[in-house]
Amino acid sequence: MPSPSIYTVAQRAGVSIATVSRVLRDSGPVAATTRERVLAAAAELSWSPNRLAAGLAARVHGAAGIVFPDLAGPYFSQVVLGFEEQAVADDRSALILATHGRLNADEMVLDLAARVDGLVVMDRTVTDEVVRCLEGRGSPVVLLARPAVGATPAVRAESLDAATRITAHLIALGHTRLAFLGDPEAAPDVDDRWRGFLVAHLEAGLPAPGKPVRSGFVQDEGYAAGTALLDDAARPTAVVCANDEAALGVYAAARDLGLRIPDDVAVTGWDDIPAARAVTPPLATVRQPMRELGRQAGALLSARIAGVPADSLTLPTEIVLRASCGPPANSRTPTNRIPTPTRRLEP
Amino acid sequence: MPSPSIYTVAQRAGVSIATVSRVLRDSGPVAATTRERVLAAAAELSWSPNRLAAGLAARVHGAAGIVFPDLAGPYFSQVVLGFEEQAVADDRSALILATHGRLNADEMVLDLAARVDGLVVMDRTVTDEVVRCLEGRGSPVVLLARPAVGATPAVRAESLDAATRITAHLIALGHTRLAFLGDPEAAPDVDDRWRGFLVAHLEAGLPAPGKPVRSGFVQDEGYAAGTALLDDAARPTAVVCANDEAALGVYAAARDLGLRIPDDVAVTGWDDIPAARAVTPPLATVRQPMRELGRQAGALLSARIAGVPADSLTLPTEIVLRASCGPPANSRTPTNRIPTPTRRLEP
DNA sequence: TTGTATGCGTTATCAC
DNA sequence: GTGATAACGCATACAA
Repeated sequence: MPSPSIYTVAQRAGVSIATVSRVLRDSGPVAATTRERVLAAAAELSWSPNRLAAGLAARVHGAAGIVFPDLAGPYFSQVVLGFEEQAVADDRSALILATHGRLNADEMVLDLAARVDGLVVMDRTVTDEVVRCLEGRGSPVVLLARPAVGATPAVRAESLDAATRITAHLIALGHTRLAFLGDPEAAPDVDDRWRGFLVAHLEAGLPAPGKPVRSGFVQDEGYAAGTALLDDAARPTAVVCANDEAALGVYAAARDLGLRIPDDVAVTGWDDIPAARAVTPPLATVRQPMRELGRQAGALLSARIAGVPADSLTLPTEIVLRASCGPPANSRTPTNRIPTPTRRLEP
Repeated sequence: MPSPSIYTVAQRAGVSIATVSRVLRDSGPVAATTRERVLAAAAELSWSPNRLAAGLAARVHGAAGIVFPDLAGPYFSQVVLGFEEQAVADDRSALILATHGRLNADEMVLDLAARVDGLVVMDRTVTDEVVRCLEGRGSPVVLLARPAVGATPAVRAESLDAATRITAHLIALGHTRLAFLGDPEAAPDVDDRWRGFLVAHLEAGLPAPGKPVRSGFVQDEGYAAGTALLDDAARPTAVVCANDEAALGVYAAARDLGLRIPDDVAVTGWDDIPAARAVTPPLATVRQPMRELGRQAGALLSARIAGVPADSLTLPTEIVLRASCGPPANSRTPTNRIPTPTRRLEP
């Protein structure tokens, strides 16, 4: 029993396929009674138009894709969820592709591009060259958490300044031996955070800090890097982590080494994931609008698909001071409030 | 400049479109030299076959979809990532749809079904009726974290027995006033966990516990429910949470109430997310193979798409005892090891 | 080994 | 209002 087609429905309703198409897409005038007959026939056959055929004829996929590395965890899910949300709002399906650092990522992305009306590309999943290639083939692209490429716009969250400020805060608290935990080469955003870390040292007249302590984004890597970093008499008194999950790894490392946070070592993260508020002491961090990043990227993509040129966008971030960056503050009587309006303190 | 078609390439290579199709899909014999010419022409035009047209002709979408509620957090991302991984391995694109509890979820899922070769449906995103409807329309479905429906198979992680055992462990530790935090009506899995909680009480000869303390899956909800539950002189001495994130909310609630874990209240979670090991004390929980769930569901779906009938599948879970369920164990000298081989202790 | 011709299920442009 | 009919871009029996 082959699935019904527009012909089956037309025949059953006693009209032509053109009429069936009209009522379903309600393009063009149709008599009320005719409409009823068609709708009834379609319902009886439980028919819905074949998207492949419809797309082919209309030259539209009705779908958008997003490409990301391998990020599990809150950042990934929030960004993708935001993207999905926007796609659905724009009446498009959402396709996802995790490159995992697979060698044939370029190929996979190119393939994906052939089945969507446009796509969002995160981080360094593919080279600038591929981005240009995609645009050249007529696939609108929006970059996410990565610098713009030519006329291809980017959506990002501010990183450099926030990193400078949160580092400056630690320095103002008296820290002089600070470490940066994360891999600047892993993602453009991390590179910005690392640079902000450096800028704060410069502005404070402190000697340049050592190289970053390489770590990936997941907790286990943060644990390993944190252990290596802290299991040393000459350990830093403050650790600025590239993201919250790595910071939680440092929490575990500190605990296993018998070190207290923030007394023995201050720690800050990035993202403000829910767990940052659950741990003790609560984790100071920089909040970035993860879901909104995905949503905005999706919106920009929709604009580009519609032929509207779109400009790059940088969303604001927010420093969230909590007890982990010390000095130890009782949650009921916070002492580390900072007056700067863009900063914020939570209990 | 309209994008090139198979005709453009054929013309440029001096062959027919049939030959072009043959080399690209390498179906049928093609002379080596001819192949080269075609490949060259395709490259020069940077052409790739239109998926819509190809799919229409081949009656295949080359895509699979997954439908889930709204779950952010590790569980969601891992399951979806596992699904995506399997889809890619089977040479299919992955479409996602979050229903968010939107009222028109049925409609959205039906629409999604029209653009994939089959789909995975999680939890109670749609009714059994819709599942039957999908199958009726020829869309293979695989259920995830939800009971099978007729011939539609389900992939699940064992919940009932694990819940019974982890509750029994708490009871064996001397607890008699236990609470279950979570909403059994929110998801089939939670219902199983709640029932296991009850079974353990029965088996231990303890009086039936009170109603579950309703809470969603996110930390904030766990915090609210936990606060209401613990801010009471008659509070329970142990809380079995439906998932880790809610449990972390309980951690925060306990801290804000000045209660210590596990001394004042023991806490267990579910999933074994990374943060469970980062918090102090480490969170006892039940590990379920989240990524594998998505992967297996994807694999079963592929089988069904290929016409192979597939049976339901229940993946094993693993109890992970950590200090949060007490008695207080120093991480260096664990005292709560349990000899049962299926159980496991981590430092 | 290669080319021809038909079908895939819609959309959309015309006439009527 | 409605109905032919030509794209849409490709896959594939069938011929050659």
